[in-house]
Amino acid sequence: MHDIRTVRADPVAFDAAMARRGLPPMAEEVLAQDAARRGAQQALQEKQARRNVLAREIGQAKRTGANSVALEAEAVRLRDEMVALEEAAATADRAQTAILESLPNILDPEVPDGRDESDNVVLHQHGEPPRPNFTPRQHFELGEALGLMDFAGAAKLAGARFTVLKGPLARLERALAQWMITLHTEEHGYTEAAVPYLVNAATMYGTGQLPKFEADLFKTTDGRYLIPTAEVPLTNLVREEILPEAALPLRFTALSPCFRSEAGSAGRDTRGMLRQHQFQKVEMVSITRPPDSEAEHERMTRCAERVLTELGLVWRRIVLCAGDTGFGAAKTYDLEVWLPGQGAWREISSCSNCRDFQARRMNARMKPAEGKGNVFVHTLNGSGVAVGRALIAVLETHQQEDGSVLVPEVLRPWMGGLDRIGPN
RNA sequence: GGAGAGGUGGCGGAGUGGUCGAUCGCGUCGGUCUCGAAAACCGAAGUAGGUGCAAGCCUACCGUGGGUUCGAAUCCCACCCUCUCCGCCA
Repeated sequence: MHDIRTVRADPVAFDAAMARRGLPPMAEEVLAQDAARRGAQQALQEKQARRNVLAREIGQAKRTGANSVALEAEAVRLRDEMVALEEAAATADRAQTAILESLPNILDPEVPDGRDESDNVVLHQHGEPPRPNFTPRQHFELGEALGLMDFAGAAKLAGARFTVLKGPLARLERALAQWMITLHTEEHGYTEAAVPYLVNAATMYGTGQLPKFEADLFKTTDGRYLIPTAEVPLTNLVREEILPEAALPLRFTALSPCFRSEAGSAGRDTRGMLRQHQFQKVEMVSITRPPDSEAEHERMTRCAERVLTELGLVWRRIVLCAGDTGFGAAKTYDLEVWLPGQGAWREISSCSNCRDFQARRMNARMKPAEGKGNVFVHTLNGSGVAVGRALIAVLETHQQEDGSVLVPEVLRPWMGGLDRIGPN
Protein backbone atom coordinates (compact mmCIF):
# COMPACT_ATOMS: atom_id res chain seq x y z
CA MET A 1 0.00 0.00 0.00
CA HIS A 2 1.36 3.34 -1.00
CA ASP A 3 0.90 6.69 0.67
CA ILE A 4 -0.83 9.06 -1.73
CA ARG A 5 1.57 11.71 -0.44
CA THR A 6 4.56 9.96 -1.97
CA VAL A 7 2.82 10.18 -5.32
CA ARG A 8 1.92 13.83 -4.78
CA ALA A 9 5.42 14.69 -3.58
CA ASP A 10 7.16 13.37 -6.68
CA PRO A 11 4.98 11.80 -9.39
CA VAL A 12 7.93 11.38 -11.74
CA ALA A 13 9.91 9.41 -9.18
CA PHE A 14 6.85 7.29 -8.44
CA ASP A 15 6.38 6.40 -12.09
CA ALA A 16 10.09 5.64 -12.36
CA ALA A 17 9.81 3.31 -9.35
CA MET A 18 6.86 1.48 -10.90
CA ALA A 19 8.64 1.32 -14.25
CA ARG A 20 11.36 -0.78 -12.58
CA ARG A 21 8.60 -3.29 -11.89
CA GLY A 22 7.56 -3.18 -15.51
CA LEU A 23 4.44 -1.12 -14.84
CA PRO A 24 3.19 1.75 -17.00
CA PRO A 25 3.11 5.33 -15.67
CA MET A 26 0.07 5.97 -13.53
CA ALA A 27 0.89 8.93 -11.31
CA GLU A 28 -1.08 11.32 -13.47
CA GLU A 29 -4.18 9.19 -13.23
CA VAL A 30 -3.75 8.67 -9.50
CA LEU A 31 -3.32 12.38 -8.90
CA ALA A 32 -6.40 13.24 -10.94
CA GLN A 33 -8.30 10.70 -8.92
CA ASP A 34 -6.89 12.16 -5.73
CA ALA A 35 -8.02 15.65 -6.69
CA ALA A 36 -11.50 14.33 -7.42
CA ARG A 37 -11.53 12.51 -4.10
CA ARG A 38 -10.54 15.57 -2.17
CA GLY A 39 -13.08 17.69 -4.01
CA ALA A 40 -15.89 15.32 -3.15
CA GLN A 41 -14.73 15.03 0.42
CA GLN A 42 -14.51 18.76 0.90
CA ALA A 43 -17.97 19.33 -0.54
CA LEU A 44 -19.35 16.67 1.77
CA GLN A 45 -17.62 18.07 4.82
CA GLU A 46 -19.08 21.51 4.17
CA LYS A 47 -22.56 20.01 4.13
CA GLN A 48 -21.80 18.07 7.28
CA ALA A 49 -20.68 21.22 9.02
CA ARG A 50 -23.91 22.99 8.02
CA ARG A 51 -25.94 19.99 9.13
CA ASN A 52 -24.30 20.07 12.54
CA VAL A 53 -25.08 23.77 12.91
CA LEU A 54 -28.72 23.22 11.97
CA ALA A 55 -29.12 20.28 14.30
CA ARG A 56 -27.76 22.35 17.13
CA GLU A 57 -30.08 25.25 16.36
CA ILE A 58 -33.09 22.98 16.09
CA GLY A 59 -32.24 21.43 19.42
CA GLN A 60 -31.97 24.86 20.97
CA ALA A 61 -35.25 25.93 19.43
CA LYS A 62 -37.00 22.85 20.76
CA ARG A 63 -35.75 23.56 24.23
CA THR A 64 -36.86 27.18 24.21
CA GLY A 65 -40.09 26.36 22.43
CA ALA A 66 -39.19 28.50 19.43
CA ASN A 67 -40.42 27.71 15.94
CA SER A 68 -37.98 25.47 14.06
CA VAL A 69 -40.02 24.62 10.98
CA ALA A 70 -37.83 26.58 8.57
CA LEU A 71 -34.67 25.12 10.05
CA GLU A 72 -36.01 21.61 9.80
CA ALA A 73 -37.04 22.16 6.21
CA GLU A 74 -33.52 23.23 5.33
CA ALA A 75 -32.10 20.27 7.19
CA VAL A 76 -34.25 17.86 5.20
CA ARG A 77 -33.14 19.45 1.94
CA LEU A 78 -29.53 19.29 3.10
CA ARG A 79 -29.79 15.65 3.95
CA ASP A 80 -31.09 14.84 0.50
CA GLU A 81 -28.19 16.72 -1.06
CA MET A 82 -25.72 14.85 1.09
CA VAL A 83 -26.75 11.43 -0.14
CA ALA A 84 -25.16 11.96 -3.56
CA LEU A 85 -22.08 13.59 -2.08
CA GLU A 86 -21.56 10.75 0.35
CA GLU A 87 -21.74 8.27 -2.45
CA ALA A 88 -19.32 10.28 -4.58
CA ALA A 89 -16.82 10.64 -1.75
CA ALA A 90 -17.01 6.95 -0.87
CA THR A 91 -16.63 5.92 -4.50
CA ALA A 92 -13.64 8.17 -5.01
CA ASP A 93 -12.06 6.85 -1.84
CA ARG A 94 -12.58 3.25 -2.84
CA ALA A 95 -11.17 3.90 -6.30
CA GLN A 96 -8.06 5.47 -4.86
CA THR A 97 -7.50 2.68 -2.36
CA ALA A 98 -8.08 0.07 -5.05
CA ILE A 99 -5.27 1.39 -7.20
CA LEU A 100 -2.84 2.23 -4.39
CA GLU A 101 -3.21 -1.20 -2.81
CA SER A 102 -2.72 -2.98 -6.13
CA LEU A 103 0.74 -1.53 -6.79
CA PRO A 104 3.88 -3.34 -5.62
CA ASN A 105 6.35 -1.88 -3.18
CA ILE A 106 8.95 0.63 -4.27
CA LEU A 107 12.28 -1.11 -4.73
CA ASP A 108 15.41 -0.32 -2.82
CA PRO A 109 17.91 1.50 -5.08
CA GLU A 110 20.34 -1.36 -4.50
CA VAL A 111 18.03 -3.83 -6.21
CA PRO A 112 19.50 -4.61 -9.63
CA ASP A 113 17.43 -4.07 -12.76
CA GLY A 114 16.18 -7.15 -14.50
CA ARG A 115 13.18 -9.00 -15.84
CA ASP A 116 13.28 -12.40 -14.19
CA GLU A 117 15.34 -14.79 -12.10
CA SER A 118 18.06 -14.95 -14.72
CA ASP A 119 18.94 -11.36 -13.82
CA ASN A 120 19.38 -12.02 -10.11
CA VAL A 121 22.86 -11.31 -8.79
CA VAL A 122 24.97 -13.69 -6.71
CA LEU A 123 26.52 -11.82 -3.80
CA HIS A 124 28.30 -14.52 -1.87
CA GLN A 125 28.92 -18.22 -2.01
CA HIS A 126 29.71 -20.58 0.84
CA GLY A 127 31.51 -23.77 -0.17
CA GLU A 128 31.93 -25.40 -3.54
CA PRO A 129 29.58 -27.92 -5.14
CA PRO A 130 31.13 -31.30 -4.24
CA ARG A 131 32.38 -33.70 -6.91
CA PRO A 132 31.82 -37.15 -5.49
CA ASN A 133 33.34 -40.13 -7.26
CA PHE A 134 29.88 -41.60 -7.76
CA THR A 135 26.73 -40.29 -9.37
CA PRO A 136 24.75 -38.53 -6.66
CA ARG A 137 21.08 -39.39 -6.50
CA GLN A 138 18.16 -37.04 -6.13
CA HIS A 139 16.38 -36.87 -2.80
CA PHE A 140 13.35 -38.87 -3.95
CA GLU A 141 15.56 -41.62 -5.32
CA LEU A 142 17.35 -41.83 -2.01
CA GLY A 143 14.17 -41.63 0.01
CA GLU A 144 12.29 -44.20 -2.01
CA ALA A 145 15.26 -46.59 -2.07
CA LEU A 146 15.37 -46.35 1.71
CA GLY A 147 11.64 -47.04 1.78
CA LEU A 148 11.15 -43.95 3.91
CA MET A 149 9.59 -41.55 1.40
CA ASP A 150 6.18 -42.53 0.09
CA PHE A 151 4.70 -40.52 -2.75
CA ALA A 152 2.15 -43.12 -3.83
CA GLY A 153 0.77 -43.27 -0.33
CA ALA A 154 0.55 -39.49 -0.13
CA ALA A 155 -1.20 -39.34 -3.50
CA LYS A 156 -3.73 -41.85 -2.26
CA LEU A 157 -4.40 -39.75 0.81
CA ALA A 158 -4.39 -36.27 -0.64
CA GLY A 159 -3.38 -36.17 -4.28
CA ALA A 160 -0.33 -34.85 -6.05
CA ARG A 161 2.25 -32.61 -4.34
CA PHE A 162 2.15 -34.32 -0.97
CA THR A 163 4.67 -36.62 0.67
CA VAL A 164 4.57 -39.18 3.45
CA LEU A 165 7.84 -39.50 5.35
CA LYS A 166 8.49 -42.51 7.50
CA GLY A 167 10.80 -43.68 10.24
CA PRO A 168 14.11 -41.84 10.54
CA LEU A 169 13.20 -39.55 7.66
CA ALA A 170 10.07 -38.35 9.44
CA ARG A 171 12.19 -37.88 12.50
CA LEU A 172 14.84 -36.04 10.49
CA GLU A 173 12.26 -33.51 9.39
CA ARG A 174 11.20 -33.03 12.98
CA ALA A 175 14.83 -32.79 14.11
CA LEU A 176 15.57 -30.12 11.54
CA ALA A 177 12.61 -28.05 12.63
CA GLN A 178 13.34 -28.39 16.34
CA TRP A 179 16.99 -27.62 15.94
CA MET A 180 16.36 -24.56 13.77
CA ILE A 181 13.78 -22.99 15.98
CA THR A 182 15.87 -23.63 19.05
CA LEU A 183 18.84 -21.94 17.36
CA HIS A 184 16.76 -18.85 16.60
CA THR A 185 15.26 -18.60 20.06
CA GLU A 186 18.34 -19.41 22.09
CA GLU A 187 21.04 -17.78 20.01
CA HIS A 188 19.44 -15.28 17.65
CA GLY A 189 17.11 -13.43 19.97
CA TYR A 190 13.80 -14.46 18.43
CA THR A 191 10.71 -15.12 20.49
CA GLU A 192 8.99 -18.34 19.59
CA ALA A 193 5.32 -18.11 18.73
CA ALA A 194 2.80 -20.83 18.11
CA VAL A 195 0.29 -19.29 15.75
CA PRO A 196 -3.01 -20.07 14.01
CA TYR A 197 -2.63 -21.76 10.65
CA LEU A 198 -6.03 -20.52 9.62
CA VAL A 199 -6.50 -16.76 9.40
CA ASN A 200 -9.16 -14.27 8.34
CA ALA A 201 -9.20 -12.06 5.26
CA ALA A 202 -8.05 -8.93 7.09
CA THR A 203 -4.89 -10.75 8.14
CA MET A 204 -4.21 -11.92 4.59
CA TYR A 205 -4.76 -8.38 3.39
CA GLY A 206 -2.27 -7.00 5.91
CA THR A 207 0.71 -8.88 4.51
CA GLY A 208 -0.41 -8.47 0.91
CA GLN A 209 -1.73 -11.92 -0.04
CA LEU A 210 -5.16 -10.41 -0.58
CA PRO A 211 -6.81 -9.21 -2.65
CA LYS A 212 -4.37 -9.81 -5.48
CA PHE A 213 -3.10 -13.33 -4.85
CA GLU A 214 -6.15 -15.16 -3.62
CA ALA A 215 -5.65 -17.88 -6.24
CA ASP A 216 -2.45 -18.94 -4.50
CA LEU A 217 -4.29 -19.66 -1.25
CA PHE A 218 -6.47 -22.43 0.08
CA LYS A 219 -9.74 -21.04 1.38
CA THR A 220 -11.93 -22.79 3.92
CA THR A 221 -15.67 -23.18 3.72
CA ASP A 222 -16.15 -20.62 6.50
CA GLY A 223 -14.20 -17.92 4.68
CA ARG A 224 -10.84 -18.35 6.34
CA TYR A 225 -7.53 -19.09 4.63
CA LEU A 226 -4.73 -21.55 5.31
CA ILE A 227 -1.50 -19.66 5.81
CA PRO A 228 1.03 -19.90 2.98
CA THR A 229 3.76 -18.95 5.48
CA ALA A 230 3.97 -18.06 9.16
CA GLU A 231 4.98 -14.59 7.99
CA VAL A 232 1.27 -13.90 7.75
CA PRO A 233 0.25 -14.49 11.37
CA LEU A 234 3.55 -13.32 12.86
CA THR A 235 3.58 -10.01 11.02
CA ASN A 236 -0.10 -9.35 11.64
CA LEU A 237 0.53 -9.61 15.35
CA VAL A 238 1.14 -5.85 15.22
CA ARG A 239 -1.81 -5.00 13.01
CA GLU A 240 -3.75 -1.98 14.30
CA GLU A 241 -1.18 -1.49 17.03
CA ILE A 242 0.68 1.63 18.10
CA LEU A 243 3.89 0.41 19.71
CA PRO A 244 6.18 2.45 21.93
CA GLU A 245 9.49 3.04 20.19
CA ALA A 246 11.31 1.35 23.05
CA ALA A 247 9.46 -1.91 22.35
CA LEU A 248 11.22 -2.29 19.00
CA PRO A 249 12.62 -4.33 17.49
CA LEU A 250 10.25 -7.24 17.90
CA ARG A 251 11.60 -10.56 16.68
CA PHE A 252 9.37 -13.58 16.28
CA THR A 253 9.98 -17.04 14.99
CA ALA A 254 7.51 -19.85 14.40
CA LEU A 255 7.46 -23.34 13.07
CA SER A 256 4.39 -23.89 10.96
CA PRO A 257 3.04 -25.83 8.07
CA CYS A 258 2.61 -23.74 4.93
CA PHE A 259 -0.17 -24.32 2.45
CA ARG A 260 0.11 -23.22 -1.15
CA SER A 261 -2.21 -23.96 -4.02
CA GLU A 262 0.70 -23.70 -6.48
CA ALA A 263 -1.72 -22.31 -9.02
CA GLY A 264 0.22 -21.58 -12.17
CA SER A 265 3.07 -23.93 -11.45
CA ALA A 266 1.51 -27.02 -12.98
CA GLY A 267 4.19 -29.29 -14.36
CA ARG A 268 7.05 -27.67 -12.44
CA ASP A 269 9.02 -29.77 -9.99
CA THR A 270 6.46 -32.53 -10.04
CA ARG A 271 8.89 -35.22 -8.91
CA GLY A 272 9.84 -35.38 -5.28
CA MET A 273 9.02 -33.09 -2.42
CA LEU A 274 10.52 -29.87 -3.68
CA ARG A 275 7.22 -28.16 -4.45
CA GLN A 276 4.36 -29.26 -2.24
CA HIS A 277 0.91 -28.07 -1.28
CA GLN A 278 1.98 -28.43 2.34
CA PHE A 279 5.41 -28.11 3.88
CA GLN A 280 7.00 -27.16 7.18
CA LYS A 281 8.90 -23.94 7.55
CA VAL A 282 10.60 -22.06 10.32
CA GLU A 283 9.91 -18.38 9.78
CA MET A 284 11.51 -15.27 11.22
CA VAL A 285 9.73 -11.92 11.40
CA SER A 286 11.10 -8.61 12.65
CA ILE A 287 9.27 -5.40 13.38
CA THR A 288 11.67 -2.46 13.51
CA ARG A 289 11.98 1.29 13.66
CA PRO A 290 12.26 2.64 10.12
CA PRO A 291 15.98 3.49 10.27
CA ASP A 292 16.81 0.00 11.57
CA SER A 293 15.26 -2.20 8.92
CA GLU A 294 18.22 -2.31 6.59
CA ALA A 295 20.60 -3.56 9.27
CA GLU A 296 17.92 -5.95 10.49
CA HIS A 297 17.63 -7.36 6.98
CA GLU A 298 21.32 -8.24 6.97
CA ARG A 299 21.11 -9.66 10.45
CA MET A 300 18.11 -11.82 9.63
CA THR A 301 19.71 -13.13 6.48
CA ARG A 302 22.81 -14.12 8.43
CA CYS A 303 20.62 -16.02 10.89
CA ALA A 304 19.28 -18.06 7.99
CA GLU A 305 22.74 -18.54 6.53
CA ARG A 306 24.00 -19.91 9.79
CA VAL A 307 21.41 -22.68 9.60
CA LEU A 308 22.71 -23.74 6.21
CA THR A 309 26.34 -23.55 7.23
CA GLU A 310 25.84 -25.65 10.35
CA LEU A 311 24.05 -28.29 8.30
CA GLY A 312 27.14 -28.54 6.14
CA LEU A 313 25.37 -27.34 3.02
CA VAL A 314 26.80 -25.46 0.08
CA TRP A 315 24.89 -22.23 -0.38
CA ARG A 316 24.94 -18.80 -1.92
CA ARG A 317 23.22 -15.51 -1.28
CA ILE A 318 21.62 -13.72 -4.19
CA VAL A 319 19.79 -10.44 -4.39
CA LEU A 320 16.63 -10.62 -6.43
CA CYS A 321 16.41 -8.30 -9.40
CA ALA A 322 13.59 -5.83 -9.91
CA GLY A 323 11.43 -8.20 -11.91
CA ASP A 324 11.79 -11.10 -9.50
CA THR A 325 11.23 -9.25 -6.23
CA GLY A 326 7.90 -10.03 -4.62
CA PHE A 327 4.92 -7.69 -4.41
CA GLY A 328 5.45 -6.49 -0.85
CA ALA A 329 9.24 -6.45 -0.70
CA ALA A 330 11.55 -3.49 -1.22
CA LYS A 331 14.53 -5.82 -1.33
CA THR A 332 14.89 -9.57 -1.11
CA TYR A 333 17.82 -11.87 -0.54
CA ASP A 334 17.31 -15.47 -1.55
CA LEU A 335 19.50 -18.21 -0.19
CA GLU A 336 20.05 -21.08 -2.55
CA VAL A 337 21.52 -24.46 -1.68
CA TRP A 338 23.39 -26.69 -4.02
CA LEU A 339 21.53 -29.95 -4.60
CA PRO A 340 24.10 -32.48 -5.80
CA GLY A 341 21.48 -34.96 -6.98
CA GLN A 342 19.67 -32.43 -9.05
CA GLY A 343 22.88 -30.63 -9.95
CA ALA A 344 21.26 -27.25 -9.40
CA TRP A 345 20.98 -24.33 -7.00
CA ARG A 346 17.55 -24.18 -5.39
CA GLU A 347 15.93 -21.60 -3.18
CA ILE A 348 15.75 -22.61 0.47
CA SER A 349 15.22 -19.23 2.12
CA SER A 350 13.97 -15.82 1.17
CA CYS A 351 14.54 -12.79 3.38
CA SER A 352 12.71 -9.59 2.58
CA ASN A 353 12.59 -6.07 3.86
CA CYS A 354 9.08 -4.74 3.26
CA ARG A 355 9.81 -1.37 4.88
CA ASP A 356 6.47 0.29 5.67
CA PHE A 357 4.52 -1.36 2.85
CA GLN A 358 2.82 -4.00 4.96
CA ALA A 359 2.67 -1.66 7.95
CA ARG A 360 0.44 0.70 5.97
CA ARG A 361 -1.87 -2.11 5.04
CA MET A 362 -1.96 -3.26 8.64
CA ASN A 363 -1.98 0.23 10.15
CA ALA A 364 0.92 -0.83 12.36
CA ARG A 365 2.66 2.15 13.88
CA MET A 366 5.03 3.22 16.59
CA LYS A 367 5.00 6.24 18.85
CA PRO A 368 8.38 7.96 18.71
CA ALA A 369 10.06 8.48 22.09
CA GLU A 370 10.53 12.11 21.13
CA GLY A 371 8.52 14.33 18.87
CA LYS A 372 4.95 14.15 17.75
CA GLY A 373 3.17 11.97 15.27
CA ASN A 374 3.10 8.21 14.92
CA VAL A 375 5.05 6.57 12.15
CA PHE A 376 4.60 3.25 10.39
CA VAL A 377 6.95 0.52 11.52
CA HIS A 378 9.05 -1.54 9.14
CA THR A 379 8.42 -5.25 8.72
CA LEU A 380 10.79 -7.98 7.60
CA ASN A 381 10.38 -11.67 7.09
CA GLY A 382 12.67 -14.52 6.23
CA SER A 383 12.69 -18.27 6.14
CA GLY A 384 14.95 -19.73 8.68
CA VAL A 385 14.64 -22.05 6.75
CA ALA A 386 12.19 -24.15 4.74
CA VAL A 387 12.27 -27.49 6.52
CA GLY A 388 11.22 -29.67 3.59
CA ARG A 389 13.86 -28.23 1.34
CA ALA A 390 16.44 -28.44 4.09
CA LEU A 391 15.64 -32.15 4.32
CA ILE A 392 16.17 -32.48 0.58
CA ALA A 393 19.48 -30.62 0.78
CA VAL A 394 20.70 -32.71 3.70
CA LEU A 395 19.84 -35.94 1.89
CA GLU A 396 21.47 -34.97 -1.37
CA THR A 397 24.49 -33.34 0.21
CA HIS A 398 25.34 -35.98 2.78
CA GLN A 399 24.45 -39.05 0.76
CA GLN A 400 26.99 -41.86 0.52
CA GLU A 401 27.72 -44.11 -2.39
CA ASP A 402 25.76 -46.94 -0.74
CA GLY A 403 22.64 -44.81 -0.61
CA SER A 404 22.88 -44.06 3.09
CA VAL A 405 22.89 -40.54 4.44
CA LEU A 406 25.09 -39.09 7.18
CA VAL A 407 23.19 -37.10 9.76
CA PRO A 408 24.75 -33.65 10.28
CA GLU A 409 26.46 -33.32 13.63
CA VAL A 410 24.08 -30.64 14.92
CA LEU A 411 21.04 -32.81 14.33
CA ARG A 412 22.29 -35.94 16.07
CA PRO A 413 21.10 -34.91 19.52
CA TRP A 414 17.65 -34.49 18.00
CA MET A 415 17.89 -37.89 16.31
CA GLY A 416 18.54 -39.87 19.44
CA GLY A 417 22.22 -40.00 18.57
CA LEU A 418 21.66 -41.54 15.15
CA ASP A 419 24.54 -40.61 12.85
CA ARG A 420 23.52 -42.34 9.65
CA ILE A 421 20.29 -43.17 7.91
CA GLY A 422 20.93 -46.28 5.91
CA PRO A 423 19.44 -49.38 4.46
CA ASN A 424 21.03 -51.63 7.12
C1' G B 1 -25.01 -26.14 19.11
C1' G B 2 -28.50 -23.79 23.21
C1' A B 3 -29.27 -19.71 27.01
C1' G B 4 -27.58 -15.15 29.02
C1' A B 5 -24.25 -10.72 29.73
C1' G B 6 -21.14 -7.29 27.51
C1' G B 7 -17.86 -4.43 23.84
C1' U B 8 -16.85 3.68 25.33
C1' G B 9 -10.12 7.31 25.11
C1' G B 10 -3.41 3.77 27.99
C1' C B 11 -6.52 1.28 32.02
C1' G B 12 -11.07 1.38 35.06
C1' G B 13 -15.76 3.24 34.50
C1' A B 14 -20.18 7.00 33.65
C1' G B 15 -23.26 8.36 29.87
C1' U B 16 -29.75 5.54 27.09
C1' G B 17 -31.99 10.99 21.28
C1' G B 18 -29.98 17.65 21.30
C1' U B 19 -23.15 22.07 22.18
C1' C B 20 -20.85 14.51 24.08
C1' G B 21 -15.09 13.72 21.17
C1' A B 22 -17.54 12.23 25.37
C1' U B 23 -18.39 13.29 33.41
C1' C B 24 -15.09 11.04 36.76
C1' G B 25 -10.99 8.03 38.84
C1' C B 26 -6.17 5.80 37.98
C1' G B 27 -1.93 6.03 35.17
C1' U B 28 1.31 9.40 31.89
C1' C B 29 3.64 14.24 30.81
C1' G B 30 4.57 19.64 32.15
C1' G B 31 4.35 23.28 36.10
C1' U B 32 3.81 25.38 41.32
C1' C B 33 5.61 24.17 46.19
C1' U B 34 10.50 21.68 48.19
C1' C B 35 17.53 21.40 49.41
C1' G B 36 15.46 17.10 46.81
C1' A B 37 11.34 13.90 46.74
C1' A B 38 6.40 12.51 48.24
C1' A B 39 1.77 14.68 49.01
C1' A B 40 -1.24 18.63 47.50
C1' C B 41 -2.65 22.04 43.81
C1' C B 42 -2.68 23.92 38.55
C1' G B 43 -2.36 22.49 33.56
C1' A B 44 -1.57 19.21 29.17
C1' A B 45 -2.63 14.92 26.71
C1' G B 46 -6.72 10.15 21.38
C1' U B 47 -6.60 8.57 15.92
C1' A B 48 -7.12 9.92 11.01
C1' G B 49 -8.66 13.08 6.82
C1' G B 50 -9.43 18.02 4.59
C1' U B 51 -7.90 23.21 4.45
C1' G B 52 -4.27 27.06 5.56
C1' C B 53 2.52 30.08 5.07
C1' A B 54 1.09 29.66 10.04
C1' A B 55 -1.87 30.23 14.45
C1' G B 56 -5.89 27.76 13.52
C1' C B 57 -10.45 26.11 11.41
C1' C B 58 -13.53 22.06 9.54
C1' U B 59 -14.92 16.68 9.15
C1' A B 60 -15.04 11.65 10.74
C1' C B 61 -14.25 7.99 14.51
C1' C B 62 -17.74 5.34 21.36
C1' G B 63 -16.44 -3.30 18.23
C1' U B 64 -17.70 -3.40 12.43
C1' G B 65 -21.31 -2.36 8.64
C1' G B 66 -26.18 -0.71 7.48
C1' G B 67 -30.87 1.84 9.00
C1' U B 68 -34.35 5.45 11.61
C1' U B 69 -34.09 10.91 12.73
C1' C B 70 -33.42 17.85 11.53
C1' G B 71 -29.89 15.49 15.10
C1' A B 72 -27.33 8.80 17.30
C1' A B 73 -22.21 6.63 21.97
C1' U B 74 -27.55 6.57 23.06
C1' C B 75 -33.14 3.70 19.12
C1' C B 76 -33.53 -0.57 15.13
C1' C B 77 -31.09 -4.61 12.02
C1' A B 78 -26.94 -7.72 10.64
C1' C B 79 -22.15 -9.32 11.58
C1' C B 80 -17.54 -9.81 14.59
C1' C B 81 -15.31 -10.42 19.32
C1' U B 82 -15.15 -11.29 24.82
C1' C B 83 -17.24 -13.45 29.29
C1' U B 84 -20.74 -16.95 32.15
C1' C B 85 -23.77 -21.42 32.23
C1' C B 86 -25.46 -25.99 29.60
C1' G B 87 -24.46 -29.72 25.76
C1' C B 88 -20.64 -31.95 22.68
C1' C B 89 -15.52 -32.72 22.01
C1' A B 90 -9.02 -33.24 21.18
